[in-house]
Amino acid sequence: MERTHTCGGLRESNVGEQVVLMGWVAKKRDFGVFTFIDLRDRDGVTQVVVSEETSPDAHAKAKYLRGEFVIAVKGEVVSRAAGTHNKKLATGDIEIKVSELLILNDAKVPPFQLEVAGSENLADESTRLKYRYLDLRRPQLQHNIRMRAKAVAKIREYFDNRGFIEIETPILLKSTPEGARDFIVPSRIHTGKFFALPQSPQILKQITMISGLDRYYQIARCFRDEDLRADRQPEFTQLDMEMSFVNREQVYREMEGMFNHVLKLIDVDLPTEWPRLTYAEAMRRYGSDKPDLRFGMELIDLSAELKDTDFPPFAETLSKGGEIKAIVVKGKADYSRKQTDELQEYVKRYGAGAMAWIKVGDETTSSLLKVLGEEKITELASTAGAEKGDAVLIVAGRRSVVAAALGALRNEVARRENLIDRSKYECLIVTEFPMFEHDDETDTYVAAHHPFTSPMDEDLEMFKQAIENPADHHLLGQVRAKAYDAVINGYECAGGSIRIHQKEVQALNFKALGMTPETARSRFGFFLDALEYGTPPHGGFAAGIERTCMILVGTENIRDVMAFPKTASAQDLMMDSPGEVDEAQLNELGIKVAGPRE
RNA sequence: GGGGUCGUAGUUCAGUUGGUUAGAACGCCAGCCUGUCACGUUGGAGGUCGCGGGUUCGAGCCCCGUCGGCCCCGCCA
Repeated sequence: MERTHTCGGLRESNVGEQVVLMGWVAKKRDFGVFTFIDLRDRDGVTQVVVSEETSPDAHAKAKYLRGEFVIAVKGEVVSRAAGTHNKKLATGDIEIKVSELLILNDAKVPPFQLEVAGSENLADESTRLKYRYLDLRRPQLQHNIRMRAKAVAKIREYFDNRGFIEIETPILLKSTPEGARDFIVPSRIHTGKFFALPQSPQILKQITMISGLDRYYQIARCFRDEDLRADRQPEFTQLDMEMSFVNREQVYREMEGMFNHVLKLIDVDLPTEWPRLTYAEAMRRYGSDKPDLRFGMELIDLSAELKDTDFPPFAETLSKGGEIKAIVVKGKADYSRKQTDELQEYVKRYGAGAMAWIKVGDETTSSLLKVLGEEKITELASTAGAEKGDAVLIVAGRRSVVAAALGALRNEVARRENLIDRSKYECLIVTEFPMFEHDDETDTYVAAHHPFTSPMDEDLEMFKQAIENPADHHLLGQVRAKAYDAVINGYECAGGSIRIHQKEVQALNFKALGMTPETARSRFGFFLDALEYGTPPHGGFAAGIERTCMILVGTENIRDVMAFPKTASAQDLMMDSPGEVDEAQLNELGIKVAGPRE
């Protein structure tokens, strides 16, 4: 028996055809003398009818069927009787009148129900992860996995058409202490030495430019041994690309082009040229370098208004160069004490000491009423642009804290108050990221993007000055980079930069990062050598495949777009990894486990 | 490393102030049923209340510890 159709495709126009379907028993409805079976495969569900009268053999077998049994049915496509059409099924106008039924395989009772009315009541995720192969049978996950395949195909199509060459780079690389923690792999042949898995193919893709390949791309698996999040897994996939002889705008064009091509999969038309926002402006207006532009609620600076205040927390903040900023929540003057308390708790996670509020109701009330007085409160509300009925939420503190706290609060309030239009797709490119971030713990500057990022031409003099004069070292914090991110709906979907192609600038950069020439050489010597043999100007970007797919299928969880994801504690519950290895394997590698085993 | 939250039948959940035999729905098992599609109907099985300890005459419920899922902070060049 050969399958002739899948379970999603048969329609009224197929009536009269003899067909063979194969799939899983999704549901059985037994009426004694005949039985309905909902037969499911990756394309959909088709109802098949087995009648005792017309096919006694098949009917006898149908008695034994249970959920998830694998069967083949042969029969005629028939139109359903009037009044028995099922509008919920794409195939609901027809059914299969079965003449032959084969049980291809039986199945144990699944540990959880695959189909639950209303997708909200899914079984516990750890159970579903242990039986991932069953969870993956759910139509939603089938759809997500197929959407991911389509997205990757679109990406390949885009870059192939644009003259890019797909190049695979090694998975076994050399560890560099920069950036994220490496996953390391012991070498058997070189006992005591280790490979590292790529955090990204960064240096190698730059070397393909030095090699004259001109336009590179790769669907690259990346590995980072850091803690997980709803949108972060220890291994993930990037679209990685690099091009020679280009400026930033040329790279933006490819980012826009690629995403616009991919988003067509869900009939979304993004603008040919995306809005641009500098990092500084994004932080100022949204408190985030990846603002969600599907709603407004921009941050408003109240510092000037409060410059003469004697309220100690505010006065102290301002005297230390901090800021006092606010967001206005439309129509929420009726926030209860409990709600503002909750929002205050939320904001404290980001280091804010407190959150003040003003409610412009019939009367204007405020947590600051006693300390600032009614007049000042009214003035502040008006400066913030609050109208009657609105709430103003205020945070004071260091610039970075205010941005983090209010940026997160802006998203949280939008989520709570349903301010986000799920049918909208808002994209932008954030430009001119800082070159360096200050590490408060060690009082050093670290690369904000990666150590091969080119500074802005305008800032090159300041960069040199900061390094040559120790007194001007702090200027490093002001140096901007030719680095950029692509942001869709508040997700950082891609990031990249124009790279340094002159060895002098590269040396300067290593120095800024506190690396001696010797250290730099021991870590990146091969790359520094390569830079000296005629490196073209080049740049590129890397896009997160999973984050892009999350947008395509409308989920907030990365596990929904990966076939075999890991838990928040970085385990695979299905294969139970990571696992122990034999003593013999360790001996062969010359490895002894020093710490206590779990 | 830190914080929050959840953990009761195969699954989703309820379980009062600490009180006799821990419930419901779905699923599962057995029967009946000629048009269902959340089929209906009759009957039945199914529990280490995550685990360990403590308080108490008595703990699913209170306390301490621990394990696991999820979310967040730190971390993620």
